[in-house]
Amino acid sequence: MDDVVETIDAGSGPADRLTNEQVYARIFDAIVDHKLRPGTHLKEDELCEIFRVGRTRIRSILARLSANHVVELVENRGAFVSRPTAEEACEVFRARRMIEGHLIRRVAENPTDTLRAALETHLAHEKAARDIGDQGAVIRRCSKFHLLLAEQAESPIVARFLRELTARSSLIVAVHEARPPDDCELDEHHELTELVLARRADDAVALMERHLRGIESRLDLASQQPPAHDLKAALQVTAGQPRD
Amino acid sequence: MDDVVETIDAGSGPADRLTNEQVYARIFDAIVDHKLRPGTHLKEDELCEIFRVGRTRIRSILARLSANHVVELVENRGAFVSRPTAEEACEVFRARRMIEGHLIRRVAENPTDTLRAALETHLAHEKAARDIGDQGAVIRRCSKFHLLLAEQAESPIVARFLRELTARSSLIVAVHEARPPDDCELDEHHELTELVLARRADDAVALMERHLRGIESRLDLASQQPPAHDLKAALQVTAGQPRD
DNA sequence: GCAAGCTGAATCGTATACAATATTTTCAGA
DNA sequence: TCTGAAAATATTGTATACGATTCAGCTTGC
Repeated sequence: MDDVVETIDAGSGPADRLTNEQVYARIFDAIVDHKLRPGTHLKEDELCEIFRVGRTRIRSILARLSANHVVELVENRGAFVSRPTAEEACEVFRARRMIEGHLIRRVAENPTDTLRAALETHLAHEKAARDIGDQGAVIRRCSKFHLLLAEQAESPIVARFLRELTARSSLIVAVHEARPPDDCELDEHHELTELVLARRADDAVALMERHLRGIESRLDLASQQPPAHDLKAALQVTAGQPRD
Repeated sequence: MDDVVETIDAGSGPADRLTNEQVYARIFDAIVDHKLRPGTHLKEDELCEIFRVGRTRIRSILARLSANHVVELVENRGAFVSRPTAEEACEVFRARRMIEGHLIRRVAENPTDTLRAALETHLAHEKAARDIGDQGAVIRRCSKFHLLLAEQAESPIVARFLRELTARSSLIVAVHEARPPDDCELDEHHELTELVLARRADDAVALMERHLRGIESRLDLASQQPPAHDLKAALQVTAGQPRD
């Protein structure tokens, strides 16, 4: 087996230890950005070397990732990036339609100025990522649009549920995506924004439903794609767009 | 400080070790049943003695409980049974109204025979617990009614979200309840069942909304009640109704 | 009498060592 | 060459030890 541990670098400075939160975020992002493919075995020792932390802390972080369903813990085997099944995929999108339908109605019925500002800033970021061609950033930003609505609805609990669902959606896309999104779909975040700001709640709800079904319809729930194995490369800091 | 560890017994046999799952369930139930009051400090060493397990395992279990928001982890201080604030209480019930409204509509639009059987069995259990006067069992069963709908809707993910929300609701009631439920409210699970089985979806949704608002209206979100300290007593196996 | 600081006990955070389990390799026999 | 068992290796599960932090009670100075 070739050495998987070499691109780590653990941040920037040599001696500055990362917090658990930072390590968690690094792994989480790598998974959501498709740098760590579903099914990848996250070996504890390897992660220890990469982040220069003890196994105790890594285990606690992996447990948290597992609680959020982005990794699966298998007894005596270890942690693996989750490989959502077709049934899970349906469930995730069904839950999203319910939650996001409610959320977008809430914000559309009473759009605030901060909402407008947040959405416009976000759309600019989304466009920037797409122009640059940073695929990881694009994926992250698109999820972020949906999370933004949850945050603006001032529902932290629901926002947390949705954060899990969007992360799982990203895994679902990684495993089952059959074809890339077309230009029409890419524009739907703009349309949603306009409907929300125009207080056209019913239309916004309907478009959100179509938007989510559109993503789902691009999946081929029969096929799956194989995992990759290079932890170190996946967990490097991306030089592209900054995280939000 | 008096000795808090003595009623443990750790199950039945002396030498049979409990699984993590069992320990988790024991603590979770004790919290939801109001045997461990909100704010109670769950000291690791104490739990170790009670369940005869190492601190490593206890810490992992406490982390899971924290992920489900029934305990709060405070750095260098330890784990405490969550003490929901008034804002959290509002959020929890708002989320419940959304989720449970959808769920009850789903089951009411297509009630199955297994649903009918499950609901009727459940109502009998609920009544039995109330007749016996086992307060812990009553609380657990009432939550279970709501979870039943989620399970019957075949939405495991949403069911898990709701499991967290009902557990938190139990804590909210423990902290903020101003007066006990009246007979009318106690009967609403029956009425909900009838509406669902009669396929009167709109009425069922409306009653569910009223039911949840009724629970919320019995709260006094200003006052709070002090925690208790007797871990060992709280974590004993209840001799009453069996768990489901 | 009371606030500030100090000291010791209690408690938590992490690393490390060892045991248990899983995986891979080796090698004999057909 | 293939198959199966057994040894060797790799990986995870848990306990324990030690350092760091917090808390309670006490002392000291005002």
